[in-house]
Amino acid sequence: MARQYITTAIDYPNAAPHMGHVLEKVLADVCARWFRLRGDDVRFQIGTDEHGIKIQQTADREKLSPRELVDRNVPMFQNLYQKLGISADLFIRTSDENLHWPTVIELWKRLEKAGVLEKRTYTGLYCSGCERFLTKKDLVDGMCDIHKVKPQEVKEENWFFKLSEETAWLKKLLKKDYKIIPSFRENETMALLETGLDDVSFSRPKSSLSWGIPVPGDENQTMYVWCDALTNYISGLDIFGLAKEASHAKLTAGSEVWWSSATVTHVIGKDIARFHALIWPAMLKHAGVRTPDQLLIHGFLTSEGQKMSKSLGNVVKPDEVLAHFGGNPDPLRFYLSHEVPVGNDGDFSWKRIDEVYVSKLGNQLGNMLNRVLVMLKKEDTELIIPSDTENAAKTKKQWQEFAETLNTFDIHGALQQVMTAVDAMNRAFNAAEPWKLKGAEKIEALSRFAESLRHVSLMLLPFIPGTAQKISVQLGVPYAGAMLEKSFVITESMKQWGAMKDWKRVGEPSILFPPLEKA
RNA sequence: CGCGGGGUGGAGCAGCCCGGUAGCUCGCAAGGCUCAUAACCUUGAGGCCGCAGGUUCAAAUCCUGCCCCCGCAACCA
Repeated sequence: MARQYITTAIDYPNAAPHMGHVLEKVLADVCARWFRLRGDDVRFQIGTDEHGIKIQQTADREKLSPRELVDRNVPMFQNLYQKLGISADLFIRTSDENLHWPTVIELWKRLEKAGVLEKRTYTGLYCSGCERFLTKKDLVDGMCDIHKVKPQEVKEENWFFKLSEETAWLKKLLKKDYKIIPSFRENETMALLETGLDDVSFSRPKSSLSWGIPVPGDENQTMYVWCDALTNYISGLDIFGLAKEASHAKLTAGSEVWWSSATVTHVIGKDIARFHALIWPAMLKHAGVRTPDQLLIHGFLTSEGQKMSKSLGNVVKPDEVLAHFGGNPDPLRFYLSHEVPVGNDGDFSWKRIDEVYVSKLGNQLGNMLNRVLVMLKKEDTELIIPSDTENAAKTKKQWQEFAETLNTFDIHGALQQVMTAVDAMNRAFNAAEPWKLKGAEKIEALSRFAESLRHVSLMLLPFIPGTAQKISVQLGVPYAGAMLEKSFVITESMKQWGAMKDWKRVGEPSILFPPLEKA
């Protein structure tokens, strides 16, 4: 059995979660669910990146300690993802000193021992208003554009990771053993490698960054984001076996196999692609740990066609979207899966999500189910699904295409395939005119549509699990009750036309997607 | 000459690599059906495929030049 370890980026909890966070989690969740459904053994991890100057500053502003701030904010992420049905096995927090820290410290020690860390004096332009170093692009006429002051030249000690020496090795790795999806991102990364890499700063003096993991053996330095945050992918598995007693409840025994002998997929946004493509594997190499297998890179979400920004006031809060649909996460999950091709940027629009809800979910899918079930219910009799070579072949082909599409992470394409099938069903229903038929002929005709819907329901399971299960429950399919369990696998017989011999009767029809209240 | 993405009926997109009746979803109009969530089905209106040249029997598709838009990335290392 294939073993899959799938992770998302860990979120920075200095403010409430937004739609960008949701896009990524839904994408990863669809993948994780599909892996499970096709029979793979799956471990899925999400979490939060809680250290850094930004958290420190935000906490100061709100008169809290950094610890208090993250303890207040992190549950917003956890609750949201629970409401969205994100099926993660572990939510890791980088402030977790029992589970996360020991692995990070061990990794640092290994890097130092390998001779790839070096302490240097860094000279930069520091703006006391921003409380950070500025880069050239932050400057306007040599001044901080925000505070209109000339930044001071400040020298500080930093540990550096010698990434510049890894260019050749990384080129080889990316060509062969580390796949980047979509491929145009790979081209971008290769182009970046052509220009050569700089060494990266791995630590800050404690005086400027105190909220973080101390550098082992150099207590006046605090680790900077890379060694701390990226490491979550392996600390959540405790691959070195160092986790402190208190964290053992979060781990399953022998978790390290999820790294050592699994297909490792990191789902991330395009902003952090280069760090995952370059720094992360280079770190692992020098720590003597195998490198991950693939990077799945998604784009960003705009809001109503414009960049999401606080100043434009168009930031969409995921909780508002959930509330808009009465707490049902599936319209949002469907929207993100159906409207945003993986890898591309997408747009969130209230008008559009309402359209998709009404037209696709309500009128096409929900109504199709209802028209079949209501008629069958009136007949109040057992289903007759005749063996039918034409439908059997068609269904087989559909499953093949669906699996192929999803296996290449084209979740948008796969969902569209399912919806195209639903579309065809509506047409076929009109053509068959079952309301004009009588007796066994009528039951047979309707049973065919019920059987088609059973397949549709299975295919929808990765995308809109709750709805998919409800469809199967209404259809009265025997396995419906188990569909949301992580151990549920779509078996060969489930994929076969008419193979559910113990499925006799349909259940009670009810409206899946009620019309929206007029605002 | 920074880099990247893009400009196709009212909206959102596919087609472009491998030239040959311009397609999909939503919206709109008319008709049909009546099993169903006023849903569903059929048909139709609507486009000089950003602009200007070039290659070709033939260009949304290939070549050249130009114009315009959007990002440089999630609240801010």
